[in-house]
Amino acid sequence: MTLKSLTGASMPNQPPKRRRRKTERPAEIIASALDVFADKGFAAAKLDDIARLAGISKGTLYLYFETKEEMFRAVVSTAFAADFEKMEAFASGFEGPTTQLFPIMLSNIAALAANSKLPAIAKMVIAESRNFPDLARIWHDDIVSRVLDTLTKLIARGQKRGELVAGDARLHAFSLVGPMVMALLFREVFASTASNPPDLQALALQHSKTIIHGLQGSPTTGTASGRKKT
Amino acid sequence: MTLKSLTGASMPNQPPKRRRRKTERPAEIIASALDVFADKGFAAAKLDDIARLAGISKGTLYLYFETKEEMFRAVVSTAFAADFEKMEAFASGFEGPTTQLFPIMLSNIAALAANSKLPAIAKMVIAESRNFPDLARIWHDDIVSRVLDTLTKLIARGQKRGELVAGDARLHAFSLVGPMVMALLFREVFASTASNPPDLQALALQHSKTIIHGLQGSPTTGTASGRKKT
Amino acid sequence: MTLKSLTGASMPNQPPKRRRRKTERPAEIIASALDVFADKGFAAAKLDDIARLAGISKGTLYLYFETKEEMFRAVVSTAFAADFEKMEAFASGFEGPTTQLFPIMLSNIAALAANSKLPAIAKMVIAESRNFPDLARIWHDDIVSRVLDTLTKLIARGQKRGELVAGDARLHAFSLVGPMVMALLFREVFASTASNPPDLQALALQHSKTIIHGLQGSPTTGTASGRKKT
Amino acid sequence: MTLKSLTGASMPNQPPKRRRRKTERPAEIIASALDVFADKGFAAAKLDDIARLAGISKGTLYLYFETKEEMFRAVVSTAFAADFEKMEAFASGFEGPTTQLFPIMLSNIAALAANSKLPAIAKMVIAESRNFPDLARIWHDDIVSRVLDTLTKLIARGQKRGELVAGDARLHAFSLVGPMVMALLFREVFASTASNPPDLQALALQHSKTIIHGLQGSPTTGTASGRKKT
DNA sequence: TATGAATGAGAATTCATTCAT
DNA sequence: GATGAATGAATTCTCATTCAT
Repeated sequence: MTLKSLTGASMPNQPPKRRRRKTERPAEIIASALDVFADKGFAAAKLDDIARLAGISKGTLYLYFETKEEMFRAVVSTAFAADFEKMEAFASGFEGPTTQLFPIMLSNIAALAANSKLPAIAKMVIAESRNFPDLARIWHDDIVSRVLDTLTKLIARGQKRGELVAGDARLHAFSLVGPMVMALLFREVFASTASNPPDLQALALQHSKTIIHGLQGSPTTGTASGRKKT
Repeated sequence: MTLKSLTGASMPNQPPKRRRRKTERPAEIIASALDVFADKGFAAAKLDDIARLAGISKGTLYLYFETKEEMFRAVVSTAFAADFEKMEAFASGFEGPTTQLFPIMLSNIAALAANSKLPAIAKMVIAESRNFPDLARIWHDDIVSRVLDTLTKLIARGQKRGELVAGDARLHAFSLVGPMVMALLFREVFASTASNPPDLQALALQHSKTIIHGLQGSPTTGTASGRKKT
Repeated sequence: MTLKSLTGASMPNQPPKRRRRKTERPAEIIASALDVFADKGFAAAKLDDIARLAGISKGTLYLYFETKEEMFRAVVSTAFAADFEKMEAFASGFEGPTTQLFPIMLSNIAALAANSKLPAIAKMVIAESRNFPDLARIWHDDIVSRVLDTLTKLIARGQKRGELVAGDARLHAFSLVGPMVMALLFREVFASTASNPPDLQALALQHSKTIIHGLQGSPTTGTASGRKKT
Repeated sequence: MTLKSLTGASMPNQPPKRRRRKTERPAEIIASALDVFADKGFAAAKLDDIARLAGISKGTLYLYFETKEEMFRAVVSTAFAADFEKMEAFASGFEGPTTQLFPIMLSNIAALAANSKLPAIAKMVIAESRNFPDLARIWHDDIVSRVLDTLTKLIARGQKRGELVAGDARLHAFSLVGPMVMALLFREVFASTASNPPDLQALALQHSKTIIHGLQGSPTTGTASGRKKT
């Protein structure tokens, strides 16, 4: 009521109080919830805040979600699956030299992280993995595992082709994306603390070069497989 | 207070039963708190549980800590500063070829992560960085920044010596530890989800090799500095 | 809404589906409400359930009733007044020996209880008498008092005629219907608990015999009035 | 806070705010809860009211009872089992003529009903039997069934001895207590409505006489068994 | 010091009621 | 008339914190 008078007083043409938006509402709620959850974490997020941000009443939330947990699930599982599916499809279809994909993939991830709430959601999944095991599974299966598997296959293919050195392909995948993941979390966590957050695109470029070099082995020998790995 | 006088004054020779070591209490509480916080996160952790785990009553907690937040602060800031200080000292004193340090540092971190609650605390800091900015700062200054700075200096020294390729030394540091950080979080978050968690020591070894190779530049030219980096 | 226009506009000759008879609605609602109230009690009854059972929307309820309380009132006060009025009229017009009426009355009540929601409503009135004093009054005046008064007059007439022993006629009326009331509530309350609910018709018959005997006094003396009652 | 000042202002020596009464508290809470539940019914009873009546805070309730339901259970199952057990024991041990027991039993019930919350609890059990099936069972097994069984055995014994007429002994038991039950509920439900509530002791006496007479059969034949019952 | 009973502010959830369509 | 999305007051339950013992 105070809210109404406040917004009402300053902008007479405000949208009507009771709009019917059955179709749009869930997405709007999820968007607001994402903001609040990302900012406060699951437990510290108040439904009051989510509702206010969505411009609706607290009760309305319950027309669309059974519980706060369901909202959290919706937020986490809704997001990004599509983006990473695209990335996977692109990588799978790529036929050129394996190492060409490295900077592309890293740059994509960097771009996605910069332009979305990806790091915020990652943070939440990390935080609540114990309390929401099913979300950990979803995030693992839909996002993390998908990226790791894609890269692992890519690297294995490169090894077969003789483009890349031997070694555990999955660990190589960690070598490839790990710095990106760390940087992305660093920026998220220490945003207000660190004076010098790493530049994601610069990291994508430089690390690609480094890792390509590291994984190609000695050019003098002509083949990556010419080296002996444990 | 009555208790103290009783046990102290009137029954001098009995073994101290109630009066546990005042000095050890805080550490015991912190240890219990660490377990509970690590398991549930800050908000979901109940002081009841912490007290029970510490074998004391809830009220007693407040003899040693002002608030739940203080306990959380103590938990986070107490831990690991010493370990990483040691690591830093060791690295600073090291005079041999830079790359020799890489596997040692990574192995150390891997060992520390495996034998301590390091990943659990990292998880908590990630989760609560927004709600506890000062903890983010502490963790940043005492742990993350310290490691990154140490590595950055190390790499810069290697670059000066011509052992390592050019490039932003700090980003190189991300290249070096990022995979370790990612793996460590992966294991923590997907412990019960993933069937194939990465082996930390194996990763330390393999990634060291890769990154050493990647940072040493082209062997054909004979020197790392022979390459031009942006 | 789309449905309405579709069925209304494009298919003119179909039988009216949506547009139910305005006149019958209240009765339909009351019937549904009775079911739900009887099952859950006033507070635990949800308007959602009543609406669903009535095949209408929640909002439509409010076209016919101001509040949930009004619906409850309608349910309770609508029911059974007619039945008991009939019973009263019948008893008042009966001119034969008083005791002949006893089994008839009890059987009627038993039949009514078995074939209607009478016990359920009684239960609700009992439950909500404090919260709905006016309903208690209505139920008292329309049902309970009416039955008791009828029986009391009947018994008093029998006493005057010398057919029945002396005594407080109203208490005799309790003696007459009490077992029926108790049995009816027993069945309602312990339906799912008791393995042996009393048979209402059997009780009507047996109790009639017993009470007739008890109220006729000693047959040897020839008259009931031959005995002295306090 | 207002409460404190109110009570504090008028009576300076009021009991200290935070008293420790671990042993007494449950009984105190149950007593208060009984009052509130009896007055409002389960759903309309507010924990606030119960707490206030018990002179404690809302939170304290939860130190002793898990949920509102548990409190309700405690209230219902705590009460009266002892009283009826005594009654049962007395009846079982009685060796004199069966009919002598009738007025005693009824008077006892009347006295119990008049001096306790028995009718109020009965009302609640009736009201919530659907929502709390286990309470219905407890009340049935501990109270209702116990009384009915006792009376049924008593009557059956009387029939064997030739003191009482034949017939279904259990239905006879309904004949015996039914009027008492009805009167007790009548008083409870129509307390503020009816101008002439039945006098319980008078009913106990008069109905005893009537039913003794009714169950002894025709004095002319000399024996109860001289009559034929269906 | 230590206890644990007591507190009470706070949050999620429910649901009768309203109202734009 | 009919709908059902939206509302928000009301209520249960939680738990960090306090304090008498």
